[in-house]
Amino acid sequence: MSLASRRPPGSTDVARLAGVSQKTVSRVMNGEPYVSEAVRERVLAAARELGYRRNTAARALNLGRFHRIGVVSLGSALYGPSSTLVALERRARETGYALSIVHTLEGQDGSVMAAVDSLLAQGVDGIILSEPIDEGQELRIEPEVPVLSFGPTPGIDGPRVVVTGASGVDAGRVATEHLLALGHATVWHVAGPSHWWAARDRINGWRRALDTAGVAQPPLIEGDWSPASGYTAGRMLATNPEVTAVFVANDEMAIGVLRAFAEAGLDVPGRISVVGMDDIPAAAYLSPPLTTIRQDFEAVAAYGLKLLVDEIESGAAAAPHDELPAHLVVRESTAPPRETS
Amino acid sequence: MSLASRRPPGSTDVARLAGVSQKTVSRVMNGEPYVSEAVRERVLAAARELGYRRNTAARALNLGRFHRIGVVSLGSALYGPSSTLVALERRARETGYALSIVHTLEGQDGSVMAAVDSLLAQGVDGIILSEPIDEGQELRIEPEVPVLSFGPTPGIDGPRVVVTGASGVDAGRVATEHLLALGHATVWHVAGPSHWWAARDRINGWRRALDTAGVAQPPLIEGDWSPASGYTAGRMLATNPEVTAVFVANDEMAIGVLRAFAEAGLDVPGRISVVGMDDIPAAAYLSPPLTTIRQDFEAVAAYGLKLLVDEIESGAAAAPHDELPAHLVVRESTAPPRETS
DNA sequence: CAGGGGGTTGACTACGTAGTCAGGACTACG
DNA sequence: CGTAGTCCTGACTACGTAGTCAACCCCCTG
Repeated sequence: MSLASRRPPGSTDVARLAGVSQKTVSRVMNGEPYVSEAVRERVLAAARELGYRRNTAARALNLGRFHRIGVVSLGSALYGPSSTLVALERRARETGYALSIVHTLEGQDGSVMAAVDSLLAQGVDGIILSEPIDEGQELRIEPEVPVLSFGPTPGIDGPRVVVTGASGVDAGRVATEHLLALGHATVWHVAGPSHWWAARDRINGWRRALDTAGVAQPPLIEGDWSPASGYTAGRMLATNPEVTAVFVANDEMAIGVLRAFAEAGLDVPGRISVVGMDDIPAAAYLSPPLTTIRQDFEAVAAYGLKLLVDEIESGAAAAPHDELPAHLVVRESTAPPRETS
Repeated sequence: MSLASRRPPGSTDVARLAGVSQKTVSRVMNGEPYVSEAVRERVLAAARELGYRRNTAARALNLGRFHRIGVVSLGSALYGPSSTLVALERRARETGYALSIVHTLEGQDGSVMAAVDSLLAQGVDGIILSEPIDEGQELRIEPEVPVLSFGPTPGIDGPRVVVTGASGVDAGRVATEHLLALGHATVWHVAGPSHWWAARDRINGWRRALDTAGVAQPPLIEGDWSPASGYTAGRMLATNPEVTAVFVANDEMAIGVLRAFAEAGLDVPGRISVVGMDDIPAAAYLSPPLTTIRQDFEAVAAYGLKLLVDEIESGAAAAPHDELPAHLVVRESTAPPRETS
């Protein structure tokens, strides 16, 4: 009974069993009107008996739509990208779309392009660049489907591009303002890789807040999102007695920074204040618990996905992007500067 | 020129332009033999000119294969699951398969079942349960495709199930033995949720090592993989002066445990040794840097994916599973117990 | 009773690809 | 020169679904 039929049942099989036409089965499965209740139930019973499922391939072929969205995500397991992916998938499923995922090989030129191409080859109705980076000339796509990018992402400004700049500027500003408000003379910044738009956004927010306060801009320190790079940055900062406040572009790097400060014997927040970003689950359990910026991944995903799906389904130009708010979570890693004696 | 053709070009269009039959285009695109070099190049040129891509839907319909694997992953952004996903995707793409992802809603009964169903509805040739959990009676699937589960996962023992128990037993054993070898009287364990097979594996490894050493088994403490649950467990352990060594089932919980010990004024490793698991990037930058167990996600993914693809493509029963080795990374969170005075 | 209109159903077909099979060109060999 | 064997090519068709269009039933209205 197990290895009976090679092929899975089709609507024709269901139709035969229910004594109706294949088209009627199609109507029932799609919830179309103009099917009598009796027939509907007979068809559903037959479908259940045979274990029938609509064949997506045939459906896609006929409709010219895959009901599938491709996501280009990052080839490493950072908290932000992972959370975004989870949120995107939840929303996509609710909206009736399946999610295909491909990862970029960080640092490998043209890997975003390769990833997009892989998605187009699979067949998707839209593409999301979850962690857009600027690969420069490498990225020049003429996508035949709408593309949603969480960042400006030049090079894809084809006819049907959706862009939203949701993650970063506001966060950088809020973090910096928090530290300035505590009385720090200025705020240093350990940034993400500069070809990442998320990193650039945060840098911009940081700069904007410093400018607004009329405060000097310390040199930028660039990491690669990893705790190791945060540690390196922290070692450097630890040698400079003028540093009293640091905004780190993600919590993972902040862990490295905290470690470097601990090794250098610099008390946080007594001697230096640190603000992270992302509010990873571990942030509250670091030593000291980390003040950080929390992003609402669910909201960003929901907003972005809605734009993309609208564009897919209506072909309408997407609405302009909102700046989604960042939320400051104050813990114990920030404090006013020590009195200058 | 941008909004010209509604439909993307098909092999027929390429054929017309190249002056050959549609079938010949198909042959060229599939790299079949028996096509003259001249024709091949003419076809490829035409395809390039039109921006032709094979239509996956039509292909899948014809072949009865989707060339797609579905992955059921965890609805939260933990390091282990994320790393597994990345590794799986890389291997899948190399093997010519696309990856669909769905997330479970942790703690919601039947969500694995729902996830699997969602994948079957999308159309996949195989399914991977990346983080198998035991939902008890909830999970009873008669999958029409091979299923690969990184754990025993009863309830799907349909005809074509592939199982590998790659992650955990060995790790639990190695961690425990390391602590015993340092001279600790026994080792406590902060486990993952007991319905997770990964958690059970680690528990088994821990128990086995204790039994082998002929050492008493302390009561099991169960967390939920989160730093918060680790913190709770740590607070409890901190009250017991007999505790000198703890094996924590993942690094995230270990962060919470370390925090609890720090708050309680218990020196690690002076007073208590802690071993984590996963070797998250932050592990080396905690205070103190965490001794942990590293799993080779790439190897596990490659091995599992190979089994699954073999099964998909040949229908052959899969080979028995290996126990993939766990690698101990010794840092500063473990030391011999303090001399009992 | 004729005509009309809505509810319900089915026959036919397109969608783009690759498998099957037949046939033409050309070479090698007896 | 005939025949067999390669190499190359194309016509035809199936795959499972849903759109189009026509037809039928039944009840209501004039």
